[in-house]
Amino acid sequence: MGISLKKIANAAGVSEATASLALNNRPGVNIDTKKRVQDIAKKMGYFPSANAQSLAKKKSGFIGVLVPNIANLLYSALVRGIEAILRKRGYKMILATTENNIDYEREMIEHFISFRVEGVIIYPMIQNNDDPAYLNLLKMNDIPLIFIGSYYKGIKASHVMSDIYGAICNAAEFLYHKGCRSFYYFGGCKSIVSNTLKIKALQDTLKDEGQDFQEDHYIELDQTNYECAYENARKLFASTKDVDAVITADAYTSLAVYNALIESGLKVPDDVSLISFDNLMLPEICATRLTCIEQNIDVITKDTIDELFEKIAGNDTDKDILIKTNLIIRDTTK
Amino acid sequence: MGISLKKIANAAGVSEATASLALNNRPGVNIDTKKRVQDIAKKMGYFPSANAQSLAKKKSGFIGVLVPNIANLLYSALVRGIEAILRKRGYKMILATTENNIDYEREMIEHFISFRVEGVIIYPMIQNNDDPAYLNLLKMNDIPLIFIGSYYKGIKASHVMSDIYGAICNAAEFLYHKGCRSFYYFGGCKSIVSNTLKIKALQDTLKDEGQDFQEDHYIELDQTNYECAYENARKLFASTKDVDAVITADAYTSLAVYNALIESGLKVPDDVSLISFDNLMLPEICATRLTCIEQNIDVITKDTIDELFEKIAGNDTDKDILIKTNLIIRDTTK
DNA sequence: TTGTACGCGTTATCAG
DNA sequence: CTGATAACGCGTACAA
Repeated sequence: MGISLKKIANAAGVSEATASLALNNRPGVNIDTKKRVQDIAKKMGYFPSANAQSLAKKKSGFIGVLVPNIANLLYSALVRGIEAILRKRGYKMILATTENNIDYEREMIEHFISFRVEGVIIYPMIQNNDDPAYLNLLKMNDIPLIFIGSYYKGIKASHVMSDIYGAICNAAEFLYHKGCRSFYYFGGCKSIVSNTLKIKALQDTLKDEGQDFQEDHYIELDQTNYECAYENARKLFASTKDVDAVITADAYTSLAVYNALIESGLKVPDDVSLISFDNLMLPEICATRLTCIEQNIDVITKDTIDELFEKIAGNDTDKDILIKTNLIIRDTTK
Repeated sequence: MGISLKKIANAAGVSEATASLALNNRPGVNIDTKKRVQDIAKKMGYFPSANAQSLAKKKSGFIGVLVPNIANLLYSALVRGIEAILRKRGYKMILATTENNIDYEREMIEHFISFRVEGVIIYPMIQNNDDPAYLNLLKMNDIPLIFIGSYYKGIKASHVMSDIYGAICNAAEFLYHKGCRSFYYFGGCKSIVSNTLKIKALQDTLKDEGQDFQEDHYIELDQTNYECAYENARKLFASTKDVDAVITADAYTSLAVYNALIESGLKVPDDVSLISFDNLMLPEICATRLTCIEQNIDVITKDTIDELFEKIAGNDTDKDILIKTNLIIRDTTK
C-alpha cells in the first residue's frame, strides 16, 4: 500500500521518529539529516498516509456536507463556497447528496460517522420527514450538526438560512404597492419549513393590507422541476385569468410559469408580475430577465462554517441565524 | 474521537477481538454473545472507523476522480455515473476539480496519494501541459491511472473517450451532403488532444470531397464560455457572410453562435447549419433545439471503470477505447 | 467459544 | 540531536 514512513527511514538510515520530525519540519533534527530525509522522500514520491495521520492525531480533518443534489445551481454554489472556506481552514469536505431519499440520508450520516467527521452541515429537504431521529446518531458520537438553508423541526441544532419570511413579505408588499391584488405561489411540499414560512409571509402581508391569501393559491408541486411546474401553471391559467402576481420557489419554476402565462395570453409584466426566489439562472442561456429574490450565498456559507466551528470548539448554545436577501428588479415586474 | 470498538467490547464484557468478530457477522462467536454485542453497538450508535479499517485491511476503498469543474453538465453527468458504479462495487469516490489549474491538479494528485486511493480517473483539460510528469508520482506509488474523455500525450495510460474523430467526420459529411461548403469550427485550445482530432477530422473529410479546411476556420476560443464564443462569432459574422456550416465544441458555444448568426442576419438552418458536440443543454431552458453529437456517457463511465479495475487487478496492457457517438438531428440543420 | 498479541502508518512522549 | 516505545482503532492469526 504505497510508500511508508518506514521505507523512507530505512532508506535514509534513521529511525521512523527522526524521519517523521524531519518531514514535518520540526525542531530537534540535524539540518543535514533533515535535508537528506526530505530529499529521499521527494525522490521516492512519498506522501504521508492521511489515514494513519488521522488515527494518530485523533482528528480526521473532515467535515460532512449533505445537500439534496448537485445539479441544482443553488446547492452547487453553496457547496463550492463551503469547500473553499473549509480548505482555507485546513479541513476537507466529504460531500454527499440525498436525492430526496430519507434512507439515503441516514446512510450518509452513518457514512460520516464512520469517517469520524468533526462536524456535519445539512441542507434539509426530505419531505414528510416525521422522525429524523437518525440525526441523533450524530449527537451520540459527539458530532456537531448545523442546518443550512432550512431545518428539521424535531432536531435541536443551529441553523443558518435566508430570512425567507422577510423576503416574501418584502416581495409581496412590493407587488401590492404596484397594484397587484390576486397572488399565487408555486412551490414544493407545504410541510417543508421554508414553505410554511412563505405561506405565512404571504398571509400576514396581505392581511395587513386587509386581504386574504387563500391557501389554494399556494400551488403545491409534487416535484420542483420545470415540467411539473409548467403543467400546473398551464392548468391553472386555463381555468382562471384572475391573477396578477406570482411568486415562485426557484428560477426553473419561474420560467415554467412565465411560458405558461405567455401561452395562455397573459402578458408579463403588464398583466401579471412574476418574482422568483432564486437568482441562479444563467443569464446567457435564459432570455427572460427574471425579477428575483437573491440569496446571499457568501454570507450564508461563511456564517454556517463559523457557527459550525463554534460548536466544534465546544460552545453549544443553539442559534437561529437569518441572512438578509435582496430583491433584484428586472423585466418580469412593473 | 467517537465511539470505539473498545468501548463496545467493555460494555459487552468481551474482548475487542470477539466484539470485532460479532460485529462483522463472522463465525466463531456464540450466537447470544453476538446478539448482545450487536445490540449494544446499535444502542451506542457505533460505526467502525473507516480510517482504522483501511489501515488494518491495507485497502482504502477509494478511487480518486479529477475533472475540470463540476458546474459543467458534461462533467457532472460523468461524475454521477462514476459515483453510482463505484458505489455498486463497494468503492467510494474522492472527487476533486482542477478548474484548469495545473498546480491545483498536481496538488490533488498528491492528495489522492496521501489518501492511498486504489486508482485514479482523470479528465485531462489543462492547456499547455507540456510536462505532466507529476502524474508519475502515481506510478511510483503503484496507483493505476485511466484517462476519461481525452488524454495527455506524454503519459502512458489507458484512455476511454468518445470517437471524436469519427463523430466530426460523420457530422462534416452529413453537412457536406446537405450542400454545405464553407465550414467553421468554434472550440477551445488547439493543442488539446480532442481539438487536434477535430481539426484533423474536418481536414480529412473535406479533402475526401476535394476541398480544403483552412486552419483559420478553426476559431480558437480563449475561454470556452458563452461570452467569449459570442464575441468571436459576432466579430466573424460581421466580416464575412461566407459561411454555411458551423460545428461547435459544446452547447453553450452553439447557443452563442446561434444568437450571433441571427443578429447578423443569417438564418439557421436556411443559410447556416449548426451542430453542437454536446447534448447537455436542458431542453426546458433552451428554446433552441440544437442538432448535436451526443456522447454515450453511460458507456464511457462503465468502460472507464471496467478498465480501471482491470489495471487494479494487475493487467497492465494499455488500451485506447473509443466509444461511438450519435448524431441527433434537430432544428439547427436542414 | 473466547482472549492475546501483533501489524497497519503515523504522531508524541521520553530516554539516551 | 536521535531512537525506542506507546498510543490511535481495527482486523486477524494463533493460542487457550
